[in-house]
Amino acid sequence: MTAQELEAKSTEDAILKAAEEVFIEKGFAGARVQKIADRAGITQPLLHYYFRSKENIYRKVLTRVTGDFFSHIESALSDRTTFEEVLRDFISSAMDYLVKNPHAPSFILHEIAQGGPIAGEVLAGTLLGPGLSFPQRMAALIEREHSEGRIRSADPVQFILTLVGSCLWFFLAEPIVRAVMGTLLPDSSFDPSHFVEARKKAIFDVLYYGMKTRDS
Amino acid sequence: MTAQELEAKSTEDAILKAAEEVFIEKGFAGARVQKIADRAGITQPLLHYYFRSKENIYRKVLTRVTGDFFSHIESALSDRTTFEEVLRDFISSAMDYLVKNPHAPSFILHEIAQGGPIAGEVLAGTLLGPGLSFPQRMAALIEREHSEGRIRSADPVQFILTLVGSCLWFFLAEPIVRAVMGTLLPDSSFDPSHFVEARKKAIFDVLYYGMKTRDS
DNA sequence: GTCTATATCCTGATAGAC
DNA sequence: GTCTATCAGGATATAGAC
Repeated sequence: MTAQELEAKSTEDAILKAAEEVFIEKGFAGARVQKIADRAGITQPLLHYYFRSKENIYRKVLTRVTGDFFSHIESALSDRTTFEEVLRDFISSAMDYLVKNPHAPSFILHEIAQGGPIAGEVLAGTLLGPGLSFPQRMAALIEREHSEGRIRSADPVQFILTLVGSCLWFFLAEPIVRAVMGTLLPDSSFDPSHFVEARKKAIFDVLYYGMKTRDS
Repeated sequence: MTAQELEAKSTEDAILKAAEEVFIEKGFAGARVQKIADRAGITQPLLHYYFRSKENIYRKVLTRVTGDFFSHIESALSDRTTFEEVLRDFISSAMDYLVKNPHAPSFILHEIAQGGPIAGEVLAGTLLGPGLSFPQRMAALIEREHSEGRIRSADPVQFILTLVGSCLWFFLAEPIVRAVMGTLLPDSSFDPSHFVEARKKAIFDVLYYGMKTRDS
């Protein structure tokens, strides 16, 4: 790589990084190209020199964030033996990822809900990779563990919805949760990291015992 | 009411109804005042005559949608005797409401996530009503049913998050679910109302048996 | 209360020099 | 590759007639 190419690369990265922040904060329509340029420490025309349009930057950012999100969710489904282990692992690593990327779900969902052409295209492209094997792996797990009598039978799609919804919901509703908690226990300060650990355990307990067969 | 006041009222309502649709579709930043006027069957200046600014209309709409949402969620928590009945009732009536207002959660969450001043103020105002008693009523229910040995003990806030997240998640992620289901079973057409009934049952089964004490 | 016409501002994008 | 200066279009909001 020449020195110029290195410069280009770092400027390009700075733009993408700034764009990700601004798009996540404001969404596509609310984002201002000027603000992205400011945060990247460059001027507007330079931004247009690298990416021809706002839409192009957006496409790149959404693709990266969405792909990252799905591949992490996908890889959070481990290949351990028992349902119990897989469930505990999934909840723990999915939540850990979300702590580091708390605004990713809100961003992705909002843009997809608008149903714009860019979001649709990005979603379709992204899902072809990890999105598909997830339900199948979950189905296989439930099937196997059920046949061995450890858990009851269940529709894998329904179970995935409950599982993923339970994990993501806090990060989508955090402002509401904060507001409610704030009025509920006004003195104590809300400790996010402690709360997330309690959240992991609560989700596991309900879902695991909700699926476990009644033995003993 | 005079004839003029009636006219005013109906025009005002038409604007608010159109505004709600457009804001839900596009969010605040993406919404166009012209589009609201078009859909209400009037001209732009008339819209400014009734509400001085776009922001004012938005505030009215967000307040109504958010208030409606919280009061429905609140009233979905019945005052029946057993945990089992309350849970079944809540899931069923919350989901029925969501079927009729599928875009409300996405709209509210997005605008609140942005953290704009309007959304914050509306949220604060709305929560003072129903938002507060919900956790307390749930806490009382869990406490009572636990003391009678029917369910295990649990943090009410955590349980509410799991419950509400499970109910709402499908409506937030519907485009993704559709996309995945579409590639998973390409021939069968996805039937929403049948799916929602299955969803109700799946949520109840996992959460109820996840909370129930092991007797038998 | 409702319209037509217009002001004002802002934003994404380009031209052209260095 | 990066800047200054500027354009063209679109969006909210107002003026003023009816």
